[in-house]
Amino acid sequence: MTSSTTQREYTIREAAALTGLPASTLRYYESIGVIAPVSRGASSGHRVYDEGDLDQLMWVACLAATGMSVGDMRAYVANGALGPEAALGQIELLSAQAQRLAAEAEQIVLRRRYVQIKIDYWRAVESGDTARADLLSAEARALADELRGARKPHVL
Amino acid sequence: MTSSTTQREYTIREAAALTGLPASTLRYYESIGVIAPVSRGASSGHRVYDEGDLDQLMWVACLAATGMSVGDMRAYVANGALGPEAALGQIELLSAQAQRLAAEAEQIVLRRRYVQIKIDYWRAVESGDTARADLLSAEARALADELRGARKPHVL
DNA sequence: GCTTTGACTTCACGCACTTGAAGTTCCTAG
DNA sequence: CTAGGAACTTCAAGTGCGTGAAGTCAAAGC
Repeated sequence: MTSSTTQREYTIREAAALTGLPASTLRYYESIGVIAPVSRGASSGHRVYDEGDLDQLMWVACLAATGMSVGDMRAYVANGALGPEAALGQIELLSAQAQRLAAEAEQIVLRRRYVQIKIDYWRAVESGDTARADLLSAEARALADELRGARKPHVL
Repeated sequence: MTSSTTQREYTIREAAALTGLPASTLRYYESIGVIAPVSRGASSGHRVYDEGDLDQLMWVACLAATGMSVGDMRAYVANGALGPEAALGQIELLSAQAQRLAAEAEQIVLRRRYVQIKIDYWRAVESGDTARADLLSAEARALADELRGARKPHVL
């Protein structure tokens, strides 16, 4: 992902703005080895991020956002640091992440259906339609089972 | 969500199985007031969950799974405990949750596109198609911006 | 009557950050 | 040239959300 055009450099504040992660988290990720050590300004000792660093951070942010542990992220990024000859490994890693995302997407579909049913239920209650309410109640229960069935590790 | 048929009761283990949450978490949620105090067996002091409790837990699990803080969950459930006359409030709460879920779904769509582009990128690298690789690299960068733009609070 | 099983409580720890303190360093402006 | 302030540094401690282990108690089976 590194084309050698316009190799701009960024301060930690800029990197934070660009990745959407707080600066503290950038430092934290570096400190625990989730990202490679960032080079420093010769005189200041301040971190200097290049495009490659930003790219790596963007990727890490994507992994983190799906609930991956920092330990796992470390492993992922370590592999990624091997360079272009690691293309196959990268593809594998990415495919796994794609699957994770697909599972999460499925979960969200179910949860959306669940709250929609709940909304319908309360509307039925409000309008005194107890028959419909009972029906929706049962439906919610059924969906709850499905929800439970397709759980992910993640935040829970 | 409480029809007065078959008012079964459940042990904490059963409740855990039914909601998909570990028993320890059930106790924890109760201890911090996310769910109302569960009634206890007269002799044993063991928690006895009824359908209403399970229902509440299912709902809490759904909220928790989308990254809601326990503090907010507490507020939500407190409102829910008011009974059927709170239908309107419940609908509002649920609508807010629906929106949260919609936002999350959108995020996931973007992230899936992102990893797909990354996969394509590495495939291009593998096959030596640097032109396509550069193109995909740029595409990933653009998508990264979009991802950043549509951030949610959540786990991050 | 003893032992196993399950639940009880409390406390301590773990993860992923986040925040605060105390100390440089860069920049801008008088 | 020097002063002030914003932004950076490190390190330590704190926070939010659970999770796990230790020790106790009560009902049920052999």
